[in-house]
Amino acid sequence: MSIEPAPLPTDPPTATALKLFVVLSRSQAAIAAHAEASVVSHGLTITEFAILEALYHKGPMLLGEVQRKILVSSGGITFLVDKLEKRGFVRRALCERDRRARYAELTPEGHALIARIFPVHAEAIRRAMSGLGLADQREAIALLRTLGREAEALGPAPSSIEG
Amino acid sequence: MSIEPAPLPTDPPTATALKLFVVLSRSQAAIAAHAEASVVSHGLTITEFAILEALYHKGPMLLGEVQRKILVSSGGITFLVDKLEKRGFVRRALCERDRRARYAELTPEGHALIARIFPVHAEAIRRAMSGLGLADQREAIALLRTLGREAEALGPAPSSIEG
DNA sequence: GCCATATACTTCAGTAGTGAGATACTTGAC
DNA sequence: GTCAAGTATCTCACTACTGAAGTATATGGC
Repeated sequence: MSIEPAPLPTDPPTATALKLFVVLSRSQAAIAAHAEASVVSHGLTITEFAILEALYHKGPMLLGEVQRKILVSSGGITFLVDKLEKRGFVRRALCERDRRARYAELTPEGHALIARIFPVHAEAIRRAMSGLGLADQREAIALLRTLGREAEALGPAPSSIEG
Repeated sequence: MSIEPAPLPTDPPTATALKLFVVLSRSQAAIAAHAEASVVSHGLTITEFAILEALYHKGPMLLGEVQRKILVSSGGITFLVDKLEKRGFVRRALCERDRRARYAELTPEGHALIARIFPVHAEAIRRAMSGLGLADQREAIALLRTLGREAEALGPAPSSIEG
């Protein structure tokens, strides 16, 4: 006597949200795979690349600022900047206003590296997105911006533990 | 003498694709954070949950089928099914047609667990997506479906190594 | 000034994977 | 039947983190 597969929810709000979750996750994974391929071939992980890219486009940043921008843990940002520092792409600098804090900034070697590979990366992203025309991409940006902003603003789901 | 921050690309196809990449990644991360919170409180990782959910809605599946569905490596699916098997939520079963292959299927305990937590998870997703109305969600599904399908179909980017 | 609390970063043990190679079996050509 | 090539799973060394606790400094109330 085997257990029957359960049907998926059919009420429209839940069914639609679940479908959106699936296509959002899969499309993000598919695009990220292209982005990653364009970067690992240069000996960087996608997260290391994200740090170099942030410093390249914003200039020196406090470690905490970088951490929030690339969405890693506090331990993660120390670990990642250590790795990039050992390879000579990034260095730490003191912050005069707050002696707890440290800036991360590109070395000339790091700047040269990211200046060389960023255009390749940008082209890989453009190509990965080419399934959608420019107008559709703008439409998607508007929808996802709203979706993301509201999801980030939403507190944790009301739990059954708290009455 | 410091290095100036570099400007972002401004040609519309590249600039738009990069923006879309950012909002796609951030919105996916924001939604996934809600999905994950609804699942870790039950002692499962999101990937373990995905396996139980797949078996719950599709019935027994070959390990390779589950692997492709949840997008993990070959080593990953063995590791994950091992963990779920040790906790008594899943068991392996022989495949009569192909003696290399193994089915994964829910135990009664696993079925009871996923039947209990899936509705909570579905509700968390519905809530996380509530920044968008139903019509906008459908629009987003259509756009992301196209985007993901085309990105998956795209081969690796032409490398500078191959002429 | 002194203290409690908050913040910025680091350390470190642990976790959830990846990916290459190994094993076992299947399939089709001959 | 036999073999080569292909496929399904497993093993294992390795990696990229996470998150909690620790250290150093900052900030505001008194």
